[in-house]
Amino acid sequence: MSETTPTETRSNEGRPPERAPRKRVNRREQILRTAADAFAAQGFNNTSLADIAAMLDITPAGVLHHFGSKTDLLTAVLELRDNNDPAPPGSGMLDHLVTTAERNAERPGTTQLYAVLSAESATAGHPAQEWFRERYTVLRQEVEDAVLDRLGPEHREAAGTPGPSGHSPARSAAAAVLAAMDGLQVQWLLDPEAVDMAAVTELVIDAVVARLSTRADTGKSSGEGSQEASGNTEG
Amino acid sequence: MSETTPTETRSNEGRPPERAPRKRVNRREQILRTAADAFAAQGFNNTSLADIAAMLDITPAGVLHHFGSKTDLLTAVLELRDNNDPAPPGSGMLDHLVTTAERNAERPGTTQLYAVLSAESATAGHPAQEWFRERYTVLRQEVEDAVLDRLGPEHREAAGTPGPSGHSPARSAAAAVLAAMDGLQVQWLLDPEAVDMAAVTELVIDAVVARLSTRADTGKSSGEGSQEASGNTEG
DNA sequence: GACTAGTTACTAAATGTTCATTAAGTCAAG
DNA sequence: CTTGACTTAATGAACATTTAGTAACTAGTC
Repeated sequence: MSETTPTETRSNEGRPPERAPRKRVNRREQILRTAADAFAAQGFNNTSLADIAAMLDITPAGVLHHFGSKTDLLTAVLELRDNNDPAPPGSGMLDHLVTTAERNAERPGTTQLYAVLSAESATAGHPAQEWFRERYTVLRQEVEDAVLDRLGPEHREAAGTPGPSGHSPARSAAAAVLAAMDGLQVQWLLDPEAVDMAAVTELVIDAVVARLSTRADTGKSSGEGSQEASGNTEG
Repeated sequence: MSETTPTETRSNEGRPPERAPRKRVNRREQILRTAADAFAAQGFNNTSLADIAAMLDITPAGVLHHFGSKTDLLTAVLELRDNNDPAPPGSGMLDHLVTTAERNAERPGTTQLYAVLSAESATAGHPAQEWFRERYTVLRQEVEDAVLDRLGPEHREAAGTPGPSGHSPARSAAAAVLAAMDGLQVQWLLDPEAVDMAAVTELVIDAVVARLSTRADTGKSSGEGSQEASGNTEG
């Protein structure tokens, strides 16, 4: 894991600058991990290069030597994590999601990284905006496929057919599952005792899949009639 | 600087000695609304008092005259919105949630405010952290009650009884619904075409409630045994 | 194995912002 | 004369980024 810094640190003050010994290991990766931790703990906007540099016992300029700018560093962090956790195709992915939630509960850092960054990315001109948009597009597709895969062939067609809302039930289910996972992360970060991410994730998946089995036709049905839903899909 | 220098409107340089006319309306509210918009569009950390002040054609110090600090302004914004949207008690709340999602789709500003701020609040030392923690605690309870209310009396007891995960199915359902709504907001903000917030919210509510009717016993049952969660966490 | 040149990984020291906040004053209205 | 709603100006801090080094290692050449 983190078998770093064999001898030297320059955390010692006062002394004439003592140079860290050259390591063969990719310093880049070390910085990336550190930056990920920092962004996770404080968000992107609220993390300074000085924060990250301090954790590494170097100067901000030292960080920028490896990554041209703070924004570059962010995108590198995101890409690193991306290729880290391959999802199995097919309906196995749904189980994988539960496992992921379980694992997330043991890795507050990574969890926070995505929870915080994804929402932050929805602000104007955020450097990670495009990255997250793309990510969700891909994930929705994958989860949709997984949902369809889990459904029996008899429901598959109906679940894959766009309803009045413009999206297929399977796609809505995919959005729902991903949304729930993200939202749970925020609740859990704020109050870890209050929610069991894995259990609730499983509940949502099971519930939504079951719903598609019984009522695969549902796109957006107004049920109890208590509200006046202006079923307008907006122009 | 002659004594009579009657300086300025804000937006325009120089000329007409035109102080903003004294209005009776609460300037506080005006500032609050503006600040809400700004926080929504850019997040809290990324919004400066100068940004807000500029939108009002005053100086940053002018804003601080009404609110002692930026943090005070944030909490005031949150409290304003809080007392804005009363939820009906009982199972009617579930319909209210769908209606809220519908309304949110027409108010990107408010939606963004909460989506961005709630996630941002999960970072270390954020001023709104306690506020959101409290908010979720209250909302979970309210939605839990609403879910129990919607269930028939025969399922109510089982759904209200804590399972192996430590939380009752109804509470898990509540967390799920709220989480889904939050997560949907992020997806929607990033890509409005991609998700129908109201439709998916309704799907989740219906699915989860139905699930509790058929299997109110489920807390977190290993059940199908389809996944092996052990071992290997490394990719 | 020493000499040199290139590369890597930094540092120190600006630079120019942007920011929240404070202090003290102005001006109009009640 | 007091109060409310501001303003100008200053302060000090935090920041990302640039520039110009410098130390250590690497490789090639004699």
